[in-house]
Amino acid sequence: MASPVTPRSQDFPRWYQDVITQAELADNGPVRGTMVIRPWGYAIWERIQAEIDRRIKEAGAENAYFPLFIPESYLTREAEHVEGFSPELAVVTHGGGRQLDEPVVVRPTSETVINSFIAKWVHSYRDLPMLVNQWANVVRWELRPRLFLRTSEFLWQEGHTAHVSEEDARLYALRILREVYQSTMEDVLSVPILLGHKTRRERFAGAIRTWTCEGMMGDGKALQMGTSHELGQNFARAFGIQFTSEAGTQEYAWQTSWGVSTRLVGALIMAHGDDAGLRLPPALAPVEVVVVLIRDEEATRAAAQQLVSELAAASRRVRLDDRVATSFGRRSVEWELKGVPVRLEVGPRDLAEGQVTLVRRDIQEKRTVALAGAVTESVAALAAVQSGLLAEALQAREERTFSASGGDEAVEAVEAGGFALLPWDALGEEGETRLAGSGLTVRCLRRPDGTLAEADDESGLIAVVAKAY
RNA sequence: CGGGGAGUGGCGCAGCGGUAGCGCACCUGCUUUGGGAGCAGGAGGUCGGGGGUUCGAAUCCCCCCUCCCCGACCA
Repeated sequence: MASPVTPRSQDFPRWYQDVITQAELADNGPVRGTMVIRPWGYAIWERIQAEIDRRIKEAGAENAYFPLFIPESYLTREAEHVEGFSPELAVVTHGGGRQLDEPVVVRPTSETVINSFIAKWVHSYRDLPMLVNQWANVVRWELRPRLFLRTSEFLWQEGHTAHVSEEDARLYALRILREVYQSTMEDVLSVPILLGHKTRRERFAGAIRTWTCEGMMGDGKALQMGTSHELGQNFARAFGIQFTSEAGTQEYAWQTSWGVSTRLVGALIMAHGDDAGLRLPPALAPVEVVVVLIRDEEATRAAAQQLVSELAAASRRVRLDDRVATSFGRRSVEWELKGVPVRLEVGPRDLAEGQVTLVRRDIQEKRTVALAGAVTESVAALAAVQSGLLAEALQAREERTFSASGGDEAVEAVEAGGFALLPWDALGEEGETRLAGSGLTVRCLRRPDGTLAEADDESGLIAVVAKAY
């Protein structure tokens, strides 16, 4: 039987599509660029969401909900913001069977509406910081959609905050970057990321600075997995977010906004997937352990059910696969495609020896373990998969990261996929433009030691250059 | 939005003027079950949509739509 997915090394985009189909993650929607997220894919998203949401709340922000429709006039209030988003707006011109007096825009992001309300709610420095987050769908009309990576409609979280000082705003943007985003991506998704700030060219429309989390995918391309922006006072001025300071003066607030989307599911697929399909870190797996009943006999069924209840009692997400009408081989392949981290196979042959077979999805290691110790072994294997995936991704990134002295060298180094590190001082914005001609972008700027720069014009910064999704 | 390719049962494809077929999946039965099971039977298609040419169109012509690949914009 041929493999259900195209080998990853043969055709990465095709492989990506195959995994999404075979693992039943998503389908294309009926309108170009739209996506149907299937139950298995949505369950993964729900787990990502839960992890992000918990951290956002720990960082002090509260959830709220703002409308999908935005008056077109709001968008135009901040010059760079409109300019940045105009090409991808979906605009509603008719409603209730009549042409609307003012067209409404389907939100591409909610800075404008949310800030118009923050302006209403903030009066005094005592009202600050104001920390608001919303979980929502947004629409950015896409000409070249890819499931999870670029769709015209996607799901995300967008945080919007207002602070008394530039420093407070900056610290909060960085706190979200590290304590919410980096933490979730590395500890939960098991995807190592590079933190840095974007160049002017790659900055969010309307921001004074954009911080980013950049991950490397299995083909060596970069994926922007999350961003946190310092908005300065741009939106505060546009929407009149003013407050009375401690000294009694009227001041404009300093703001941030930050978001991650269903793109993270795409990151997960591309960072960890292999020729057998998806590989899920246990923290996100809708099913952590699947107990496969090989043959339905009294003893095997009793043992399998016992394992299921013990794993459930140990708070593991577990499922019994007793579809014995379907061949064992098929069922194994299905769970591998779906990325379930640990599989316990219960059959009469092992059971006669008081054993079951434990399979780790990440390294496809198969070994027999004592029935009595199977739960403990499974829990240990889950921990090993969680950290193993991160270590593997980190090693892959290191193997594909090269130092370069100039643009040409970078192009050469990154041709087959990977990150090139080169001095930003030497490259500069003209160099960045030239790289764009070769399909390369500066993913982020960072200090040689990997820490985050204080200022854009700090000397000695390193540009991370790569092809990107 | 430019350049290239393709739309035929759920999926992958063949057929390229004479009235639609194959593989996989699906349904039923029996035999199977330790890595995508076997046999037998069965169901499923206004051939992307519209218009034209023709005695006759999946097949030829025109228009539209969608999808995939490559380039400019993006979470």
